[in-house]
Amino acid sequence: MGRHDHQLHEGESLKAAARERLTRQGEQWTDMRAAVFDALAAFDKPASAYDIAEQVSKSQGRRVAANSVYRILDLFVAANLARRVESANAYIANQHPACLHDCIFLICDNCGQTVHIDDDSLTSGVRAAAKTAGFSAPRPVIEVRGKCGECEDN
Amino acid sequence: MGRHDHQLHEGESLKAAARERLTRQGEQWTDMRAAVFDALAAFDKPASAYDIAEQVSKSQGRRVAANSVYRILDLFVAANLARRVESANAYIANQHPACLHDCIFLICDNCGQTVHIDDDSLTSGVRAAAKTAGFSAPRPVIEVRGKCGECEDN
DNA sequence: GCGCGAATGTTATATTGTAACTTCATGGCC
DNA sequence: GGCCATGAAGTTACAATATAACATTCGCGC
Repeated sequence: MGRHDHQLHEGESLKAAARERLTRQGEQWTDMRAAVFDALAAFDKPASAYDIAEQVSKSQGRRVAANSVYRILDLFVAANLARRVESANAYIANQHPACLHDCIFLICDNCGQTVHIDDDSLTSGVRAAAKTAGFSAPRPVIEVRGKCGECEDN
Repeated sequence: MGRHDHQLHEGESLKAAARERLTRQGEQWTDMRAAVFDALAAFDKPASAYDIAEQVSKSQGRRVAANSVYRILDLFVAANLARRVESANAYIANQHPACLHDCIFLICDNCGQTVHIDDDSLTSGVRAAAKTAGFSAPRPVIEVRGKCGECEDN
């Protein structure tokens, strides 16, 4: 099948796993980073840096600039705590930060709901095609825009 | 293999094929659209709408707003004359506008060169995964960021 | 305390993308 | 020819996304 079914985290468990992962990389788990992670994880669909900045501003009771959020999101993406959804200019928390995967996102054009699939048989095929074409250090971006089951009847 | 080797167009041949395709869809091939297509096809890597607006402004000897370029690019994408490269916020001419394919782009993070692959065995796998998850009208976005052969030594 | 580096704050600006409305060109119809 | 309907393009304004440069703060080793 190419699917895997290891531990998926959520809520406090996810937060703990994220913290564990980040500190293991030698990075600090600051209040600000925790706040950005909380905000990101609270969204049920990909959120823009500005959406997150707004939520963090509320939770902190002060104005937090998108700028600072971008820095932290970049760090999260590099550390595998979050993913960037390229076709949506948005970010989504990674539910198993300790585990490296090329992943596939299915994004509903109607409601924005995003499903995350790990299917190594597909992603490895894409990687192989890139390698054949002489590309090194490939970073596959596989996203599918369409209509989710709940929206398809509209 | 999954590759196909039908006619690839370039230069005047590509322009003629694009014109043919667009008019067959019931759309007009205006001077402005021709100018945008020329500019797009002249780039050897994905170009932003603003890059194209700048080139068209030069070729027309007057200021052309990005706005108008966006409208035409949207039309081109809908008509299969061009593709949008999501991870680069940019557009690239489709070298076989008469032929429908889900395509795969390999984009060099270093030099921006972009290679276009049609591999139906890969794209159909991605489509199938989307369908399994209940997604309809899937539109796969498959792009690979990496380093091309010429840049990999840096 | 002092110096250092990482993290964050602050301000400014660049880039990408849309919206609303106007003007222009074309072609049918009387 | 005059008139209008339509689609294309022009114009202006603005929204959304992203980066750059520099200042400030904070914790830590000395």
